[in-house]
Amino acid sequence: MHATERQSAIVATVEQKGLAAIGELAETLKVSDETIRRDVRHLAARGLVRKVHGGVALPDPQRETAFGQRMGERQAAKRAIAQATAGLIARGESLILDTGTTTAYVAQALGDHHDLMVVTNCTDIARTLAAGPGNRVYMAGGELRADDGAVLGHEAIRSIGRFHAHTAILSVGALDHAIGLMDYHVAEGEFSAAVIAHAERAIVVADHSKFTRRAPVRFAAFADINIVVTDREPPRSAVEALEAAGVTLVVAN
Amino acid sequence: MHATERQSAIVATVEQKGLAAIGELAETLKVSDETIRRDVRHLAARGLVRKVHGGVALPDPQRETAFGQRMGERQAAKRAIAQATAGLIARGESLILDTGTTTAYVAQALGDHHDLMVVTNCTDIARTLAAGPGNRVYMAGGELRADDGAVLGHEAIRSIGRFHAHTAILSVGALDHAIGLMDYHVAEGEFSAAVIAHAERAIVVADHSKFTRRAPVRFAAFADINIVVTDREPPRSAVEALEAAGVTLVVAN
DNA sequence: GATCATAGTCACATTATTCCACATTCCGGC
DNA sequence: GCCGGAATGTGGAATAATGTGACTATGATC
Repeated sequence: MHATERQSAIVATVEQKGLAAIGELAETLKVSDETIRRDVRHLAARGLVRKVHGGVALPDPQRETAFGQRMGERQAAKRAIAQATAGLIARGESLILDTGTTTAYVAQALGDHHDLMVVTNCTDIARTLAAGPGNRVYMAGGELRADDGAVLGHEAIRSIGRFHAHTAILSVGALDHAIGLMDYHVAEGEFSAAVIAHAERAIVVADHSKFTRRAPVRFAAFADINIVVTDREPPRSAVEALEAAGVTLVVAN
Repeated sequence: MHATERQSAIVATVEQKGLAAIGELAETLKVSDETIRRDVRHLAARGLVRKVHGGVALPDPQRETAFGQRMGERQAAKRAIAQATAGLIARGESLILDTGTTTAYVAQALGDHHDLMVVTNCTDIARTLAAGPGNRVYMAGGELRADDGAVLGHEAIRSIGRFHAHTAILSVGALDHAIGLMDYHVAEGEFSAAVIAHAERAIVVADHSKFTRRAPVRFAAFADINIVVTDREPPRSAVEALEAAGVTLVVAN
């Protein structure tokens, strides 16, 4: 039995039963759980099935994006970070929020705040915050990325150039004590850098996994930002580098 | 039974009975009360159910925005109009789509089209069309209106000024044989006028009720547009005025 | 407004599931 | 047969789900 056959079998099983457990599939197809998981990862990437904890389900009719999936990962950590970050924001403050799953949680956590002036490049964040009483939300213009509904590129950067906010809140792809702040795409990095440049203070929200990753695009140094909010004590090297750069570290319980 | 199945079961029970007690669900599904509560918390966060003391109820329909309500009105008519309008659009065409409930349906109906170049000021429409394969979507920048997620104002108009599309598709507040095209807000009208100015041809989508209404802001004459798509034969006076202005009238079955 | 029973939340321990890095095996091409 | 790359298995770490008990909040009743 080849990999492709097996994957077809998985899809067939899921289509027939609606939901199949990893262990069940592994037993039926006589391979390890991990192999099934790998198959499922491939199939999910193509939108043929949907991964759920403990098994595989039919894909969502309104195909879930990679962004939607990332929203579900490390939820507890992101929520804690978002709460702590919201606590740093005063009523009536002006904000720039960058795209990202963690910043999307921050937007939700800001639901209790009033009279905010918000600039963002993410349609979801914009919709979330526009609902708040007294809030004014500006959406950056430009080309929309399908995945996460984010506007990026030259036009978006020019859009935020017209603002100067109290606080910038941004997600990052990775943080490293020697390298600084990194993103996965050039356009993201450029936008992030612009966000930092147009605010009095920059808050970076990053769950602890970001401290042990690398991403290809470096867009800022630790010294360019003011606060990092994370969910767990970062590696010593990172803590020291942040301290040396004068960055306040907030660890949300 | 996995978490996802159980959550579906909870939703199904609530939908069937309208209200379900935590203890009941726990017993039926053979898990602890706390697990049910956690499931309910997740479901409530997604708006699928509503938490009440002692149980779970159907989600609150009141939280629906005015826009959401309007989306539900005259659905059949809007869908028919949207289908007919989508039929007028060729693959690879460039479009400008204005905010509106009917245009939101048009965006959905355009789901089968590929390689479109779309400019819009509505976050929902942008998200819908960005998912289409090969589509490029530009979002107009500017201040966001909470109600319908639309960007309006000077900045939005300037944003679309950079484009010249094949086709503009717009909703209107009202149409009258003597007055022309009307909207309810000045900002909407200004934007609509700009949309018409930046496309080769303008398609107005309007269900039949728009022909018997008035709205305070006149933003264009019949002669400025090219096609009107509606769901029922309009009043004779309107038909004659449209014909006189050289506008093609399309009545969707 | 005080009291009480019930419902809900939180923190912790436990278990199940998933992810990741590495070792091993399989398979096609030479 | 040998090699290289892909696929698979393995074990440990990380993450997620669940149950339990202590504690807090809610709402009915008096």
